[in-house]
Amino acid sequence: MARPSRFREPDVLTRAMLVFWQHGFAGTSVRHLEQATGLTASSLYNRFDSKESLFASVLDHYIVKVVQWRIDRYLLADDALAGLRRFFDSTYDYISEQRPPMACLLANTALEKSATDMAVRAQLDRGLGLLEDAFADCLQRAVQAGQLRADCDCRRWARHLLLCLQGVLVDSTIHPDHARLSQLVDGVMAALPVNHH
Amino acid sequence: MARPSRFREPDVLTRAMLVFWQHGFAGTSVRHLEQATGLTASSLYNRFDSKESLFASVLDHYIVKVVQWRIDRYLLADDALAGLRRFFDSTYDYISEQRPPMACLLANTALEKSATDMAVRAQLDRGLGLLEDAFADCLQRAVQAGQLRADCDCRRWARHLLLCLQGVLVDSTIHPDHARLSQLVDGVMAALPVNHH
DNA sequence: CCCATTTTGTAGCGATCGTTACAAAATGGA
DNA sequence: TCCATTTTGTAACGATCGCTACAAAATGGG
Repeated sequence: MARPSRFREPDVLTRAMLVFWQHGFAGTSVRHLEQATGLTASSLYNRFDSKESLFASVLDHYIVKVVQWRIDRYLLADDALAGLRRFFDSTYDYISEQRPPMACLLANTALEKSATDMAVRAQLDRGLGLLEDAFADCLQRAVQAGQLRADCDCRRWARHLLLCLQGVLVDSTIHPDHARLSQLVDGVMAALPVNHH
Repeated sequence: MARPSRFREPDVLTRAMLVFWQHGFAGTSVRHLEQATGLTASSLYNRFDSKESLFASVLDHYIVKVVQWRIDRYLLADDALAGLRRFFDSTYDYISEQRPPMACLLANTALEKSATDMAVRAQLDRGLGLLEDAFADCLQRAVQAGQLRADCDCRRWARHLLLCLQGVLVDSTIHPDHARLSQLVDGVMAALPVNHH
């Protein structure tokens, strides 16, 4: 066998993730990644091949540890509409409680890299696809529970919610104002085709 | 008097704007700005003090030449709702006809820099404030024309439209698909409180 | 106990980063 | 025409960029 590694890969990815999340791909240096992970450049390049491919691994890590985690935490609640509302509320809380506030690695990367990097775009498409599907499932459960009208087009509304979520991510970095964001989420939720018996 | 400058400042700002727009602040080098503007670093640093302050000038330039131009072009049309619709449609067209597609310098900068740079955030706030006000005025004219219900809260709906616009900007970089975006804009427009006589 | 294998730390590679010093070039006023 | 003033082109500054060569360190199998 070989010399054992001093670090567990998920921990390295989590720490690198926070750096890329805060500073972006171009704004993150390998020196900065060394400091954040505690690994030397040698070890980083030994396990990952380049800054680019480390970033790709970090994107996958983010999709599992943040996106999927938040889906499981909020969008699978018994009360589907209440879970959806809490998902949006927690998005702002999640952003604003960080110093400095950090929006979403997928949205950041979309505007920084997805126009030119097709591999990155495919990863973002996959991550946001998970969200769109989770929104659609959540809305479908709300329909079955009688919260939404039976003729609700869940797929289209899921895409609309994804659109609004991405809007919230941009807006919350410019206007870190809970009251404003809460009012915006009110508007998003009120637009859904709720069932008036 | 002194030696005359070989270039007009608005032209320099427009060319620098396109570079920052496409590659972001961190992803743009001064060498790249030299090539795009035709000026040497000496001349750039003579007229602007630093890359940072050139970027600030570029942001102001963008607000006038792109944001305000698009407001005047679409949101002041006689048919307010039709103008609003065309504003959203043209947003996608505007993005997708560029190679590579470029979303919006304000949104890009919001996710790259506004969390940590308060001066930049203030500029973004100003630019998006222009848009929010223009949306509100447009909606108000739609109310007066009987297109929207008289009890429409134009300020809140303006903020909602701004939210959706920012969502469109992110989504269009990941899904450069006209049909998908058009359907999303359908949903945004349909949510408005239209007047059913 | 030595070997094959992998990770680690050190040190530094060539390239590029943002920025600047300096002098020649180009103007209008005196 | 000479001067004061500003822009221009050339050249390069120290710092940092992504990345790597190399050998010492640390393991399990033989």
